[in-house]
Amino acid sequence: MVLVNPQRKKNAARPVPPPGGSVGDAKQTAPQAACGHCALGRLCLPHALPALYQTLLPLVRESRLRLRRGEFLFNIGEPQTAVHAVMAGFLKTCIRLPGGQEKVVGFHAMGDALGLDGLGDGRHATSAVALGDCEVCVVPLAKFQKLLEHNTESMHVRQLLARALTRAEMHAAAVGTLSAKQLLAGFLLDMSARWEERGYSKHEFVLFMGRKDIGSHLGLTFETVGRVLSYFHAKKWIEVDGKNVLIRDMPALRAQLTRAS
Amino acid sequence: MVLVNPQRKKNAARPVPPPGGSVGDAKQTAPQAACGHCALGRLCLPHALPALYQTLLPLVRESRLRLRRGEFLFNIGEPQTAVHAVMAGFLKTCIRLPGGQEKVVGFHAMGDALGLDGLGDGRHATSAVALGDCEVCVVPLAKFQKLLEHNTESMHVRQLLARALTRAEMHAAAVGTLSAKQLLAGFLLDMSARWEERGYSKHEFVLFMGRKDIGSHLGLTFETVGRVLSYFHAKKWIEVDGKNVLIRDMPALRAQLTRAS
DNA sequence: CCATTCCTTTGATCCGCGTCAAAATATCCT
DNA sequence: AGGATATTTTGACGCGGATCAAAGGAATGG
Repeated sequence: MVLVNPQRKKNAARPVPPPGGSVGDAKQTAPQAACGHCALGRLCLPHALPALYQTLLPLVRESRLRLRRGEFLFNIGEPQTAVHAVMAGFLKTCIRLPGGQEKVVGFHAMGDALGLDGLGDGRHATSAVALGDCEVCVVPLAKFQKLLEHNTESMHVRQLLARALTRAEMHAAAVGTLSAKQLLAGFLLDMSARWEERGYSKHEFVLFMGRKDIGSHLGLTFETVGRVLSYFHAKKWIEVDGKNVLIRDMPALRAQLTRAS
Repeated sequence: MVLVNPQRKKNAARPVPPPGGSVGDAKQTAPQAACGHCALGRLCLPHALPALYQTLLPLVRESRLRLRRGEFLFNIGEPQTAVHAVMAGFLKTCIRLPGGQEKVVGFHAMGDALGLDGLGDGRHATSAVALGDCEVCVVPLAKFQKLLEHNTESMHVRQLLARALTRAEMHAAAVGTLSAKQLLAGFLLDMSARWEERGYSKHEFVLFMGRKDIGSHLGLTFETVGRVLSYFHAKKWIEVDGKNVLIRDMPALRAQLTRAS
C-alpha cells in the first residue's frame, strides 16, 4: 500500500518541467537547479550561491568537465588541484568517519562552489560525487590564487567560506537536537527555497537525491526518512511520488520547525 | 554513591597545575590553555590554532579585553566590529536554533581565533561567552582588513576558515551518527590533544566547561554525559572528579571511536 | 525486452537516550 | 561564614528512531 499519489507510474508527470539547462541528452529527470547544502531551511543564513558564481564564471569558461552519474569529481585525501563550480546537474559531497562509514555533508547544484574545503591544507577533506549526469567548471588552483590577489575576489571567497562555516555549525546544532520530523520539514523548506532561488516553483520540485542520501545528511536512516515523508503526506502537508514533491501546506511545515516532538 | 574518586573534596588536588597564564587573581582553577572546538578528536583535521595566533599577535597588543565569567564578548546578530584572539581563559560560542534554544558550537582557549564567522555578512552568527575570567585581544575590523591585503595573511585566514569548515562538517556528521559513548570518547581525546598541544599533560587535565555545555555541544543531555563518564570510570578507562580528568587507558577510548554501540 | 540490482515502502521489534525526579555536592553572593 | 543557587550524580521509565525483515516498483545493462 502506498501512501502517496495513486497515479504513480513510470515517468509520472513531473512538476514544472523547468526550462533548459539539462546536460546533453542526459536521462536525468532533474534540470539544472536547486539543492540543499544544509537541510534546515530557516536555520541557515541566506545562501551565497550567486556570489562565487559571479566571481568565477568569467574566468572558468576555459575548462569544463562532464561527469556521469556516480563519477567522482574529487576524492578525500587527494591534493587539491582546482576549485570547481557546478554548471548543470547535481553533486553530493561526502566525508568519512573514523569507523569508515561515509556521511553526506551537502548537496550542490548550479552556481554552487565545490572544493573550497581543500583550501585548509591543500587536500580535499570531502569526496564529490555526481548524483546524475552533470557539468562542472574547473578553475585551476594557480588561476584561482591569482584571482585572490584582487582584494574584492579575496573577500568574496572569504565570505563564502564564512557563510559555509555558519551553515555547517547550524547543521551540526540541528542534527544533534531536532527530531526527524523537524529535520525533514527543514530539509523540504530548504529545497523549496533553493528551487525558488533559481527561478522555479517553490511548491513543486524534484528531489535529485535518494532517501538514503537524505538520511545520511540528516543523521537518519532511509526508513525513517520515508516514514516521515509518508506522515507529512498523511497530514496533507505534501504530496510525494518518488522524487517528485508538491508542498501543499508550507506554514504547517514551518510550524514543525519550532515545535517539539 | 559516587563512582569517582572517593577522596573527593573541595579543591581536590588538581592534576598538573600548569604554569603561568592565569588571569590576574582569577579564582578560575583552569589556567590558560586547551579546549575543544570540535569534540571529536580524530575526526578533526589538525587544529590550526597557532596560525592565527602568529599572524595576529604582533598586531593586537594594542587592545585587550578582560571578561568575567558569564560575560559576552559578542552576541548573535551584532554587527562585527573586530576579530578576536583568546589570550587567556576559556570561552564558548553558541548559536540559536529556530525553537529559541541555544546550542554550544565550540569551545575556545588561548591561541584560538574568535569571530571569524562574522566575515560572512558582517554580523556575528554566534555569541561568545566567557566560561571563566579571561582575556581577549581585539583586532578592529579596519586593521584586520588591512592585514588581509598582504597575500600571506589573507591565505592564513582563508586556511583558518577552511579548516574550521571541515571541522564543523566533521562535527555535524559525527553528532548525527555516533553514539553517546563514541562522542564522549572523542571529546575526551580531543581535549587531551588540545592540552598536549599547549604543552601540558595529555593524561591529566581540567574540563573547563560544565556537563551541560558538553552535552549541548555533542547533542546529548547533561545526564547522559555524566552517565557515560561514570561508565568510562567503571571501565577503569578514566578517573573523574568533577572537572578534573585523568585518562588511564587512552587506547581503550580510541577503540571506542570506531566501535558500534 | 528481460534480468539483475537498487530503491522505496511498510510492518514488527528493540534499545539508547531523553525525560522526570530526588538527593548530594559545589559554587556564588552577601 | 552561611544561606541561596546551580551543578552533578543516579535511578526509573517511556519513546523516538534504529534495526531486522519482506515485498513491490524503478532504474540499469545486456
